[in-house]
Amino acid sequence: MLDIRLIREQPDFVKGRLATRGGEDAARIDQLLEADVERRKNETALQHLNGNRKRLSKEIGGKRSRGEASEELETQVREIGDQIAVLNEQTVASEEKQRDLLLHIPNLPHAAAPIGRDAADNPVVRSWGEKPVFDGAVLDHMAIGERLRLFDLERAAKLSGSGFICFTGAGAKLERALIQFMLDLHSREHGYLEMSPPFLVRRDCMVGTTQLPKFEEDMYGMEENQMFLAPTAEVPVTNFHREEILPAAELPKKFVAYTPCFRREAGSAGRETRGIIRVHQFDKVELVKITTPETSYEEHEALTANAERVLQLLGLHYRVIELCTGDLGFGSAKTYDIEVWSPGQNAYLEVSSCSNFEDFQARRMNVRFKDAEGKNRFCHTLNGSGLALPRLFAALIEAGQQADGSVKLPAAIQPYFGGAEIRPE
RNA sequence: GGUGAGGUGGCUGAGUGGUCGAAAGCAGCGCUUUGCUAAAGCGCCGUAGUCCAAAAGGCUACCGAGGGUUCGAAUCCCUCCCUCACCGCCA
Repeated sequence: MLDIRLIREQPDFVKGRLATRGGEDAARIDQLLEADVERRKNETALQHLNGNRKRLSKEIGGKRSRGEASEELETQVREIGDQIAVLNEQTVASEEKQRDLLLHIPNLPHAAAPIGRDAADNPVVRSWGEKPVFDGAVLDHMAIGERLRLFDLERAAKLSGSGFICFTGAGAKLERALIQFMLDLHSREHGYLEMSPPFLVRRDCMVGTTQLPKFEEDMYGMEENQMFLAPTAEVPVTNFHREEILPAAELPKKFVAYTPCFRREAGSAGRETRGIIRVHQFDKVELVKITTPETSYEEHEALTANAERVLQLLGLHYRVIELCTGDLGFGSAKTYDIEVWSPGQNAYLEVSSCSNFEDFQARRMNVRFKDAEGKNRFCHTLNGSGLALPRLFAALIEAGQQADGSVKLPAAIQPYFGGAEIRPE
C-alpha cells in the first residue's frame, strides 16, 4: 500500500501518477484524505480522554493509599470511561475505513514507466534468437501432445473439470525435468536460495502480497480456517520475512521456489482456454528478492536476466516487453514480461512477469531493514517467474518438433529428461 | 484431536491490581581511566501513532491477538493463535 504521509503531503502528485493507470483510483484519493482527517481527529480526542483517565486514576490510587475519600473522582473517571467507549468505536471504525481504502489503491507506476492504455501499448524492450523455420506443416502443442501422449485433458476433466492438465508418460517426465533444470540453474548459478514452501497460506499473507482484498474472486479459499491455495510461490516466499526487521548486511535476499499455482481464472472462460495455455493449476518456478530501496532497480534487471537465461539455454526465441502504465499489475511499479515464441500458435506466450513492487508489499507485510544510521526502513520486494511451465512446455515441444513426428530436446534439458528426444510409442 | 506448561524489550529474565514502558543481566553506542588489548566506572540504548509550521518537546498506545471485569490491567476472567511436552491418529 501507499504511504499515507505521501498522499497527505503530495496528493496531486499521487493522483497524477495513478491517473496514468487509467482507472478511477485518483478519485479515491479525496475519499482517503477525508478519512485520514476523520481518523486523526478521533485519535487526538481519544488520546486526550485516555490521558485524563490515566492521570485521575493515579490520583485515586494515591488517595486510597492515604486513606482519603475518592468517590467524586471515581464518578468522574467512570464518565470519562463511558465517553472513551463511544469514541473508541468511532476511532476504530475510521481507522478501518482508511485502511480499507488504502488497501484498494494500486501502486504508483515508476517515474519512467511508458504511458499507455493497455497491452497494445507495451513497448518491446529486446528480443533474443530467431523464429524457427519448418519445412512442412507446423503442429501446435495440442496435436503434438496427442500424438506423443504427453498429457490427457479429457481425463483430467473427469478428475477436476475443465482447465486442468494431467501430464502422462514422457510429458510428465519432461514437466519434472524442466522444474529441476530451472531450480538447479537459479540456485547453483544465479545464487538464489532454494525454498520449498507451503502451498496453503493464511489470509494475512495474501493481503501482504496484494492478492487480497481486491482479487478474492480469483483465489481458491479454504473457508473453514481462512486458508488460501497460493496462486503463486510469490505469496509464501515473499511473506517469509513478514513482520521482521532484517539486518542491511543480509540484503538482498534471493529465493527460488517451485510450487503449483492455483487460480480460478474467473471471467476468462472462452478466452485462451484451449489446451494448456490457461489452466486452474500449473507449475511454476518463481524468483523472489528482498532488497534495499537503493538497489531494487538493478536487482530487477538482474532478476529478469536470470529468467531469460532459461529460454536462452533452451534455445527458444523470445522477446521482453515492458508493461505500460495502463497494463501494469496492481502492486507493481515496474514490470517486464517475457514472452516465448510459440510456432504452433504463431504467437508470443507470456511465460514470465518480473516486477519491482518497491515498498508497496513491504508496507503491507511490515518487512523492514535497519539502515546504516540504525533507522528502520521498508524493504523493496521483487519477483518474477523463472519460468511458468505449461506455456514453456508448449513452446518447447512445438519448437523441437520433427518431420517424423518426434520432438527433439535441447541439450540443456537432456540430462534432466534422460534422453535427447521424445518418439511416438 | 486430548491433556498439561508456557508466550514480557535484540537476547536472557523479574514482575499477580495503582507512581510499570516495565527491575536486573547480556549485547550495542558514547565518555572517562589505561602504553595497546583487557577490565572497571558513568551515561545512552524499543516500536508505532499523534499534537506543534518545523525543531525541541509533549501526549497516547503497545508485555502473543481480541474481548470482558475495574476508577485503574503485563497482572484477574473469557475466546482465539502460536510454542513446548506427553497421549491418540496418521503419510
